[in-house]
Amino acid sequence: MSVRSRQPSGPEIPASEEEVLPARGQRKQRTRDALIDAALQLMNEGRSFNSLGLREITRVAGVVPTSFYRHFRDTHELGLVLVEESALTLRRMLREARRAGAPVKDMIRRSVQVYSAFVLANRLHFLFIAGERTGGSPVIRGAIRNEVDQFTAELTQDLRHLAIFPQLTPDSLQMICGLVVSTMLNGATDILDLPPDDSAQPLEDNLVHQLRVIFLGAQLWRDEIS
Amino acid sequence: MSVRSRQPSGPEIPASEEEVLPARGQRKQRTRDALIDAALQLMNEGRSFNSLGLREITRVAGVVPTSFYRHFRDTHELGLVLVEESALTLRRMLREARRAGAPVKDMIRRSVQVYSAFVLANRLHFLFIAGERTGGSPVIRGAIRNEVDQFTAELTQDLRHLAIFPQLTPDSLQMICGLVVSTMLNGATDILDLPPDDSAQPLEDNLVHQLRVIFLGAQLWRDEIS
DNA sequence: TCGATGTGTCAACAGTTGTTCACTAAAAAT
DNA sequence: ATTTTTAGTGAACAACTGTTGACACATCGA
Repeated sequence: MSVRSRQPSGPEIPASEEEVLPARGQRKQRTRDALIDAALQLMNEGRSFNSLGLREITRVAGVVPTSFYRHFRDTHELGLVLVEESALTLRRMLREARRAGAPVKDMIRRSVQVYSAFVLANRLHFLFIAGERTGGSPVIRGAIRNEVDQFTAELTQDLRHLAIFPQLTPDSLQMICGLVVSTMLNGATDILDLPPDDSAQPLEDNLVHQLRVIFLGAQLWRDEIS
Repeated sequence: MSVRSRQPSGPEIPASEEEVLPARGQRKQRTRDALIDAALQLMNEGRSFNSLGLREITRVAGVVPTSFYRHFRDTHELGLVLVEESALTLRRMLREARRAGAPVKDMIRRSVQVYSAFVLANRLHFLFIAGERTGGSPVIRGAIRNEVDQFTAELTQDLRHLAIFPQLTPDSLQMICGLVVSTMLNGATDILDLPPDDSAQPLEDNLVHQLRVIFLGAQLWRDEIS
């Protein structure tokens, strides 16, 4: 279904493609990708990761069930790989946002637009994160929580360097970023649930307003005794 | 496991117990409750609703698999009943909050304390709502979204009558209540994930701070042209 | 060129799944 | 008192599940 350019786990990072891998490594990587894609695709059809079966995944991947074990110990391990990979997408988003710089004017609206587009462009990963962040297997949920927390910390650092809220202590800024992140992930769920030919505009507007409220409050925030 | 006082679906509401039901109706209600409890209990052990099997549920309920069909067409229908029942818990919470009145002094902190206690006291229902609100079956997710939206609307009405934010239009108030509700449901996930003998205090503090930020922002909010 | 490595295949296993049908026995209706 | 209704049982079904072991055969290092 989707042609994916996956970064190799090996030490040498190829410039553009994975051609540097030995022929057998390519083949292995390819079916490994097929398995991962199959899981994501099944989730895209409304299933939760927990309910996916090993055979089901291999069937969609076009591989025999036993092949699965050449790549993962069990579906659980696949899930953790999926967490890792989705986390990379999150970081990629942050990196691109950083590169785009911070237009203070109408910054929230622009960010939400970029975010919305990014969510739709990386539908499967956000579907996985937003869907398995609550419910599902506790250990996968925990892994996602770790990644999201790390993402929040990075976002906090960025905002800190931008010095938008100079009066906030690091802890307060982190707490506010946590609120921002959870609000945006919530928004992702809504965006992904939209019927395919619906406009995301109303949801974006709502998200913009909510973030504006948060940022308004952040500007007024003073750390109190309790 | 848990003795549940379920409200009968019949027209005549008994004062205290369900003794008014015919003997057979009582028995039926009892195993129906056992099935519902079994599903909740399984979820309490870290499973997502989607992954529960019919036989699994009946096994925990102590009933033969075929008995399931006397009460629900399939597990899906059980899920919808679970949504309904959990929604009742949400409304019950709102009702009790209304009854307690609104102490403007330290109102947020008190509300969060009551909320946290309520979440822990109704663990299974909140586990279901917070867990299946994202991911899982689309139709169940949709049903939950409806109930949460309705809950948000009721909360909006309450805040409106309290006139805490007199300058806000109904739409803006609703949008802010949506932010509040999603933040609190997020908090529920965190609280429910706590190891059983951990204090919820840090999470409560964080939730209090986040809500304070939101309310600070809400006080400053002015509806703009765009 | 030859042996080693390892990805993918095939066949088979024991166990579980959802669903059906006919049946029992107790409560309700007559 | 007799008939009807019905919640729960038990056996059986085809289909599916995760996992195993042995095998084919392309790629690799020598």
